[in-house]
Amino acid sequence: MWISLPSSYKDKKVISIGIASELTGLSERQIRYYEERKLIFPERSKGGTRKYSFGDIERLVDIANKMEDGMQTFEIRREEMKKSSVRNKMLRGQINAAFKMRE
Amino acid sequence: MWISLPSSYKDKKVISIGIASELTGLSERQIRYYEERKLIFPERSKGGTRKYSFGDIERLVDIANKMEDGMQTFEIRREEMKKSSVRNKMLRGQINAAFKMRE
DNA sequence: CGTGTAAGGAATTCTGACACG
DNA sequence: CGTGTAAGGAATTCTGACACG
Repeated sequence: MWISLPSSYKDKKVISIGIASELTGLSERQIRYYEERKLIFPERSKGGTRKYSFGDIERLVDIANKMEDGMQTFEIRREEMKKSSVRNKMLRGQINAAFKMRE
Repeated sequence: MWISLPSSYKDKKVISIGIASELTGLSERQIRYYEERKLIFPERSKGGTRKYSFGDIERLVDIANKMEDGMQTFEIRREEMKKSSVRNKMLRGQINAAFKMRE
């Protein structure tokens, strides 16, 4: 199975926290807290304001659902780390495969 | 030929003017002026701040190119109106076709 | 633990105007 | 015509803290 790296609009960090709040239904307080708990990683402007991508918005909605299900932040983080771990392994596999093809 | 109505990320108005300025390389002054000249149509937050979509960003870049080519704002607007006129005709055509199919 | 809130300050954006050309 | 800028004000966002539970 092949894994691709996403790009373009979905991953451009251009959304302020106020808009993110409207889009997700979460309070700004909640969104900042999830960042504190390492569940979300916005970029910052020079002035320090947070900037989110549509991908981040999707992740926030996902987080909101899991919180509703009674999951705690550390559990959600653990789950995400597992996923990215698997993803990294697959990417390494692809890179190795690419190198082999060059031989 | 079939025309489709776009949707999702590309058309959600979520980008503030500061980010729009960074993304396009245009000054905020320029972006506001093009709105005054009816070339771009951002939404507004309750408080009155402008919100642009990625589609708007593309349009701004397009406008910037045409301005560089020496085109004037009213010419660009005229050009856009022609395009949307053609598009509307085609959409009406589709709607008519759909109605005929139901008969 | 997760979230609300008041507090004070800083960054961002807004409008109308004057300037230049 | 198209754009820069200084001006004053309003909207937005930031952080650290206290509160509740």
